[in-house]
Amino acid sequence: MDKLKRTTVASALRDWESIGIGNSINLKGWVRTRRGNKNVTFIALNDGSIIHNIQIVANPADFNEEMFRLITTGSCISVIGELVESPGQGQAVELIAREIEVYGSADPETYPLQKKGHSLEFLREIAHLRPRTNTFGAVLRIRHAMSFAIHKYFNDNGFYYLHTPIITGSDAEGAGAMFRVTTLDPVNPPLTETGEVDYSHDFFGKATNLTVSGQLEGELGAMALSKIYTFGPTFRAENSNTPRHLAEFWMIEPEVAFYDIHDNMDLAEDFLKYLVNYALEHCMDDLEFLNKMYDHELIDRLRFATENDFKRLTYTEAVEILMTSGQKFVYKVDWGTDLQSEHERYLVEKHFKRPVILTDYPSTIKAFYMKQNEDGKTVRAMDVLFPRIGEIIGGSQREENYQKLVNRCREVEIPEKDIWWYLDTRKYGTAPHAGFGLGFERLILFITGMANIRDVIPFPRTPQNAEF
RNA sequence: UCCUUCUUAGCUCAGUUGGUUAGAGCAUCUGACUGUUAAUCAGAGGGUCGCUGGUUCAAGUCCAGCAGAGGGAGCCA
Repeated sequence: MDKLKRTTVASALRDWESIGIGNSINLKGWVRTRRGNKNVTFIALNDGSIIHNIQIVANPADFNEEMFRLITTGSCISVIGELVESPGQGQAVELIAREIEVYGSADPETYPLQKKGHSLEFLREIAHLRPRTNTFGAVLRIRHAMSFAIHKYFNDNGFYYLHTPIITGSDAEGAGAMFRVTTLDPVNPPLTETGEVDYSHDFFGKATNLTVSGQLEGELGAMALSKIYTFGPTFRAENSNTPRHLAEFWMIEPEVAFYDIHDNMDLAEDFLKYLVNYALEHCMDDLEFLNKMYDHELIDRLRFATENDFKRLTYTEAVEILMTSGQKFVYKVDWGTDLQSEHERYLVEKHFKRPVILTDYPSTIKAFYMKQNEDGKTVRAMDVLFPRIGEIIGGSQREENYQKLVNRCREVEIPEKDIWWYLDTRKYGTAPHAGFGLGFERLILFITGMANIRDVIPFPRTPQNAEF
């Protein structure tokens, strides 16, 4: 074939005027559909650079018959031809094929992706091929754009990206069951005198796990660099089977020195609105597809979220609203117990009809490190609740007083020797500070309108499922 | 982990009060058509009804166990 640099489909469709009608280009991609007759064949080609296909027009008589038969749904081809204005409806330009090379055929009898739509459940079973669908192409491009926007937002606002460890030796993070990391022989591990596994012989000389949060280490960074964020994988060994939980997910955790709970809420709201705006500005093709195929209110909902203030109120105020709402709940509303999903949904979807930030929860239902209020009963926690997905952000102002923090550790039986390094930040040059955790996949759920978190990550990890 | 619904062709689903040889649309294959847009039209092939056991003259259909999936709940991001 001629030596021509590859042009992406995105470029051909967007920049065809500067490429020039009548000029030859080389497109490479995967065949979505093929139709036509003896005299003319139309091939819809997609290379993932954009949601749209480009139409390749070929005269079968001009090509080797054996080769031409291999151009079926799913096959991968390289086409050199002339970019022309399309006489047909539905596209501005198309490519008149002069040379075609088949990189890889795809047996139509066994290739699982068809021209017709598939259920999301079926696509989960073929996660190795689903990136080739319009839906997952759109989701994955949006996922990329959101990753980029997160780094851009923090960089533009003076935050430093802190790489907190994936493997941790601390059991004290308090965010649920963890995955053990070990190089010991599972069949015949070294034992202590009392018959327990002796992790002093393990790789790190102690028991280690995959991280459930980078927050504690993030605070160490904030106590030096002032404004930091983490963005990395997080692991929870909880047996959660819901459309909102993964065993392996990505989390963003900003942590800022000298911020109080109000600064923290301002940051969370500004950050989320920035991300939604970024998607509206940079991913409209993909959003329009998702809006059309899955969720007709998606774009309206995204616009609404950027244009309206989040409603801020305390846990105590929320409990009062719920108790006087007249609404029947399966679970009773009661000051001192955590709100159920149905309560949160009522507040967000029925009562306020907008994102809600709840603060000042009872200390008994929140983590040990949250700043204790004067009332002795509540802590400066904040949860950002979104329609359809519930808690998208959980955060707090942190307890910066050494003695109060140590006392709290003792109450909830966290051994000080395990987190001496964390307590040290309160001993030496302590400062008020605050931060939060944003579940990346939950953000992508909101942005894409997808209903199941397994459909917004390329290869989901859930109980009983680590295929691919 | 609990509650609940589901599992029939490659995919999405029908299948009546249990009754002969298991149905459709799409996909695939063959043919027709000189510009299609998830092309259209005609024809063909394609099934161990999730698995195991039970009830019955007879089970896709009823019962039990197991496996997998969906939805809801809990844990949370």
